[in-house]
Amino acid sequence: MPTPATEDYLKAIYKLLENSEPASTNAVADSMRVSAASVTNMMKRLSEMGLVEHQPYQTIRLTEAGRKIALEIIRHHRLLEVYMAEALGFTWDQVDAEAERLEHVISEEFEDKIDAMLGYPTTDPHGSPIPQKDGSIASTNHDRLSEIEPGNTVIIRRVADTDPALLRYLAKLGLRPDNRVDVMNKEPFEGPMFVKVEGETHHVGHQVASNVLVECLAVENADRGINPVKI
Amino acid sequence: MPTPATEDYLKAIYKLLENSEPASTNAVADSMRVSAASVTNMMKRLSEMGLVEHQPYQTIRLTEAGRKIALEIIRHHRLLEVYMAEALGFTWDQVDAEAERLEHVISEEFEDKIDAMLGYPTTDPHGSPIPQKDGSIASTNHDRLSEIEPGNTVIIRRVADTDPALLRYLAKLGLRPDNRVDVMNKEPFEGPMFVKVEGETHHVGHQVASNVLVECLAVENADRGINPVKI
DNA sequence: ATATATTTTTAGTGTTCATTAAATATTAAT
DNA sequence: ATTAATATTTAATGAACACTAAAAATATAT
Repeated sequence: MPTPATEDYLKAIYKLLENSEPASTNAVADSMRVSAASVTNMMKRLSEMGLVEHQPYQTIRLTEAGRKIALEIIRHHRLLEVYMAEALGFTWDQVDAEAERLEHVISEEFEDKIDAMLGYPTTDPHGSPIPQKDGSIASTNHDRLSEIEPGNTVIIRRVADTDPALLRYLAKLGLRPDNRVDVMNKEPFEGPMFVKVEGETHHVGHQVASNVLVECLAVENADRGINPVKI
Repeated sequence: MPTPATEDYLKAIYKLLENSEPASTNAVADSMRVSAASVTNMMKRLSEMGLVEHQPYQTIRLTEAGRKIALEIIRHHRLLEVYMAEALGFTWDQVDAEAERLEHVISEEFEDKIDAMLGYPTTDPHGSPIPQKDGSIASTNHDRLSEIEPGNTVIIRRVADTDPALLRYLAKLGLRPDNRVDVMNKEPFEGPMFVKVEGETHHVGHQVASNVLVECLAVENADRGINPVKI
């Protein structure tokens, strides 16, 4: 059975690759907040275990076995998030940190029970798809709110950050999955956006808006959707 | 923050001491299924951390700080057991193994939420008392069913084993907390007992009966209660 | 294309937690 | 009281994971 550290590395690699970023030693090190040397070390071990493929100085790839473990852990994580939010009354900014630890220790039975109890959910509280038991996962292909041109109306599908402070801020503005947003205005050079949500208007910075993933309702400007992101 | 290994050692020591058994190196090693040398090693470290007191060849004692950690973990464990049984539909033979892993990773918030959701329970599914947040724990002083003389009627208060097979067997016989048992007969030399539970009569071996802790209802024989056990 | 900057790997170390084998202390027995 | 049995500790070692510093490979820039 894989250790928590093993699972965390595989998960980090999976997330980079899924996001179409190369899983370089450095990228993994940054996302896991460990040194690059630690990553090289670990890749040697994971490679011997048949969980990754790694030629020095090249991007890391997951084997089928490695991908399976990564998805299993992400499934645990996201199911736990839904469970804690729905059944235990956690707020959406609290669930990530808690799931980060629980994901490594719950049994198959635990997973199955909360899955059934929740009615087999397909997304977590932030809109991220929950991998299925068979290893399949819904592919999401959303636009960043920051890239939407004024005049468009979008539905928020997902929030791509786990920082509790940011999540609380987004919740306060009403920027959560399934909510409708009218893009009123957008300053150039990564300037702030002017948006309308739940009847209220807000100015949000580029950094914030880029973490809000949306689906366009009415296309009124051919410019939008240039950089669809897959996360 | 203590590691899971640290917590497991403190818990094992606490359980031995609470059971009035000396926490010798060997006893701890046996209960944790590690070598005696590992225990000596760990005691040196825990001693430096101020969690235990240990003079070579003497019984290990917990410091206040050590006891606090042990009780916190036991509280996690037992609350989780109740939660999994009540809220997730786990059977009482499954909850121990699962709680064994979860107890080390849940946060204070998680603990508080399930505690409130359960209505602040005082015992786990096996009848073991749940330590309170202030570090207090109800002292239990029950008799073993195996020591009860024929003619007595008792109430089961607690089951002192975590073996799933044994627990399933006990459940099948109706030997669970709060049930009434009439002791009909008892063979000498640790022979089997003849008991009546839920209208049915059963023969149970000494080994099994010694793990069932009871409280006497009507005292009809002065011989009973010679060896009250504190677990 | 050579110098420079960046990325990655190697080498050497440290901590935690386990092991086995050997040495030593304690307890029990004749 | 010495021997034998038992319990405990010491010593040496190993695996998993982390680190820093130095070396080596790759990419970038002029």
